[in-house]
Amino acid sequence: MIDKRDEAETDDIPAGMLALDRQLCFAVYSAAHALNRAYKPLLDPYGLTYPQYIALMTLWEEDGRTVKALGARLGLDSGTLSPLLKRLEGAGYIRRARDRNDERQVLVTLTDKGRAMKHEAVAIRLAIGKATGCSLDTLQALTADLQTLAGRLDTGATQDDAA
Amino acid sequence: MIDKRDEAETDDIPAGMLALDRQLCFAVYSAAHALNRAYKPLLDPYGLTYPQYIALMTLWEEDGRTVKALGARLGLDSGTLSPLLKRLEGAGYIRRARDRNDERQVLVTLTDKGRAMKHEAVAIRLAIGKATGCSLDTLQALTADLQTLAGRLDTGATQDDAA
DNA sequence: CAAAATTAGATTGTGCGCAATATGATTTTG
DNA sequence: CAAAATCATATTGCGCACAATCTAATTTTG
Repeated sequence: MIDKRDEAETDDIPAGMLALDRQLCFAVYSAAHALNRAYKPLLDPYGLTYPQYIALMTLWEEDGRTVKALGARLGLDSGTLSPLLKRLEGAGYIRRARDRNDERQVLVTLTDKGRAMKHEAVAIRLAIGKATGCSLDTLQALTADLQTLAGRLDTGATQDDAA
Repeated sequence: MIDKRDEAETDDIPAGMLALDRQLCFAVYSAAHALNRAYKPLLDPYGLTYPQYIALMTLWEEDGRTVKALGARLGLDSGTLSPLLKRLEGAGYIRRARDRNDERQVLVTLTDKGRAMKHEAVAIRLAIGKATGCSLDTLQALTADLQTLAGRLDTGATQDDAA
């Protein structure tokens, strides 16, 4: 699927084949940082970081999840989530409590402040949408492509989608 | 550009409008993590991390850059690059030396080991390309869209590209 | 029911990412 | 040319991300 004409050249690899600009990894890497930077000034007034905001979004989607369920949705493990959730609790957006029926589990629930933040998110989404300078259709198409990519990478898929 | 019918509803925001799956931010966030995880087993044998590998790529593109030039290319500041470059130097991939003509600058140059790694990268690119299960055309189109997005976010552009 | 295996979270250590600050070198200005 | 401003990099502190490890609770097995 990838042209091997140049890539097999180990002594003199043409700049084009390894050029950073054509590399997906760098594009995703840069876009992730750019999004992070774009969100920062919008979230700072609320004392939220970008990952914390994303975690809140999963709770708006469905409240009362366990740490494990949140981690599965976000693709994060407890080493990342535990301290992040403690900070969200410290800031008053969520509460954490052991499940009475299974003390191994910790249930994460939104506070009033956490639910109220959902309404502020509307303005944030509009601001980001404007900053991208892209139409909603364009953004949704890009989002769909990225989801396909992430899904395949995480499941170790090897099938080709070439038209 | 973005449909406001539902978004203006602050008392009862439809799940669809804020749904995580439709959000670009989460898609980019997840794809970045997925790529990181996909590269990890390929880079571990070389003792390289994903950001270190990306930094090496910029040096294959053009060797002998200053820290500032690398930071501009990568979108990283010295707080991130300084320790990363020290680790790359410790691992033997690069050398760092003050510029004799302007002692404020540090020139970063590849070692033989750093240049040799460029050849190993060919196999890594092929493995990642296969893992995505996407054609080269698909990946290049996605890459181009992401570059447009990142560029607009970083320049604070507000123009609309809606067709 | 008791021992073993499994499960859910938390903790620790290393590295990335950024803001704020510090240090030292160069350039600009008076 | 000396003081001030600027510039390049390094350092510090905080938060995210993950692997490895630890603890405690539940479930499984004999």
